[in-house]
Amino acid sequence: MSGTLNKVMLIGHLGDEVKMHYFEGGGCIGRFPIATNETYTNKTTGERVTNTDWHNIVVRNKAAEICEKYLSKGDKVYVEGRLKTRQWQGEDGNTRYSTEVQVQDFTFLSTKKESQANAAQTQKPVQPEATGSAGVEKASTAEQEDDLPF
Amino acid sequence: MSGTLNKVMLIGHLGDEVKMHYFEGGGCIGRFPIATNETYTNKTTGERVTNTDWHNIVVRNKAAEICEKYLSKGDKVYVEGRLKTRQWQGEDGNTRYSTEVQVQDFTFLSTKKESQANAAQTQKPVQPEATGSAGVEKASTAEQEDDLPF
Amino acid sequence: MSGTLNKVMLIGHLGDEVKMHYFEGGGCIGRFPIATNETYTNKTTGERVTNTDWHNIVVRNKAAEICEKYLSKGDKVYVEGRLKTRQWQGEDGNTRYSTEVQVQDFTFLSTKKESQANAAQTQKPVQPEATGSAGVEKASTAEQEDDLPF
Amino acid sequence: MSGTLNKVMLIGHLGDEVKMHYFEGGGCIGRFPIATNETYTNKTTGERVTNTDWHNIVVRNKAAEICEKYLSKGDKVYVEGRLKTRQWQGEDGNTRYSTEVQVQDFTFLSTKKESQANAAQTQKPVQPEATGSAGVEKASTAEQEDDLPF
DNA sequence: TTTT
DNA sequence: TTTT
Repeated sequence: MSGTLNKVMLIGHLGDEVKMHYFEGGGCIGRFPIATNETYTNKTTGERVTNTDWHNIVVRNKAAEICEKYLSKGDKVYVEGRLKTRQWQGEDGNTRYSTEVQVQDFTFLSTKKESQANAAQTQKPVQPEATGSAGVEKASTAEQEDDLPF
Repeated sequence: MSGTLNKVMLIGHLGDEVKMHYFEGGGCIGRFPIATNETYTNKTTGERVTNTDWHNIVVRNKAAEICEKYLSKGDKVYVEGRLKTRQWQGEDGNTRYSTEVQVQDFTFLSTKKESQANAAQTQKPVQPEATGSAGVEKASTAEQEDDLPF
Repeated sequence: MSGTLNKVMLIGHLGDEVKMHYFEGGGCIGRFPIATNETYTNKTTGERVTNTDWHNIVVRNKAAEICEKYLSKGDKVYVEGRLKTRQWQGEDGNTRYSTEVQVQDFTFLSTKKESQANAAQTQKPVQPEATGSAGVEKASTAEQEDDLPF
Repeated sequence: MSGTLNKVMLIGHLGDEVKMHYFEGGGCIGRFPIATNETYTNKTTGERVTNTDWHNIVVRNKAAEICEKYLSKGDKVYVEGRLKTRQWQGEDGNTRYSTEVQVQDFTFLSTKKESQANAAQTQKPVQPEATGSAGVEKASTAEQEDDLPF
């Protein structure tokens, strides 16, 4: 089987603390939500719109314990893993689905404390403008790829 | 907002045909399910286990039309996009969730016809052993996947 | 230290056979080149241009042996790994650099034999038009994200 | 052509300022180096080893100008793009190669100023231990990385 | 040096 | 509901 790929990569902020569950055999899992944002300009109204997407993150065993120890609500983290949709029978007899990201790798990027320390010291809001740039690039790259001499 | 990343990358087979929906404004979307497989060895029983994960793929506009034209049930495709969980009110008043992959990029990898042509001509089953190889590198993770009750 | 990410993901064709090197301690590595293509339309001339990029792939130990056994020149493969630039002293005293992709995961996608079997049977050239689509999508997605009712 | 994928994703720190080059036609590119780290435990000696990998990043046009405006030496950034190896004739007549990451997307993660503000306020060194965690999941690979002579 |  |  296989010849397939199932990969998710997220950078986002924790929407809540890591919730741990311990199993009898000694294993454990940690769960926490991560928020990612997408921002775009509504073409009709010209206004800037931001959507937040929430992702259910699941970590196991040692990795879970490390996450619980070092991650808190508001922290920014990189998470890499596999998409998995669990299903179960609802009380009304219908099938319910819940999609999770089962973590295979992660890296802590910055704590909420850091961000606040910075916000208190900095005057310019770097992020808002900065990340709008990515979309800009996507368009311009394709168009000009052939006429730049390097 | 932002400073975030929301990326999904899948290689898998279509479980069904591309279903198109056309909107009044001229836009359209196509939807299709993709299956990815993970294989591991149950540490206790020693048996080889395969799980299939299903993903809801959503493509828009021109890309949707190209997918409809060239992709069929059984074909293998690479898909890259964004994770998005829609929610709505169920008839019982509870919130329901559905997670989709909104496609930003894709590449056709092979048609079912190709695979069958090959299967008819080849004697050795290349994939089964071959893709076990990837697991070699990530053995530790895979081995523990079966004894956690969730 | 860390809090960093170094990831490369390639789908391409082998430009040559896997070359193995065995070490005294029992370890081994395999090396092979992979070609990826990018296609775009020259805005000024309107002509379709294709560039090929070559990547030096390095695999270790068991994974290397599996690659040697199952991969041949012309086969298509998915490769995931880490970017690494080695440097050494050239004969003229200058520093030379060589960048490699050190494989962490991979999946065989199709053999050259398959492609040929297919080419012999099929009449329509699926890929050329199909993959041009990806770029199309990148533009259209951003522009219309707000006015589609779903 | 195509049916291929060429993708690089990096999170790292700028090793220098963004260097801009302007072209006659009005286009421009920015270049800067990014450092990523990998850490593993030498299995024989038991000591913790850290390697730094340097990557040549290339950004174009508007994106380049935004990078120049907001990124400084030491800042942490996420960069996504394409691997490209340029080649040229060396003075000795030999072919030289230089591999770059041509940016398609990016996100600013944190400024050096932030990190320092945080370092001044925090007592516990979160990152060093925290990112060791990721290795937990991929231990088998990392452990063997040091005893292969290449 | 690959592939379509 | 796919594929090997």
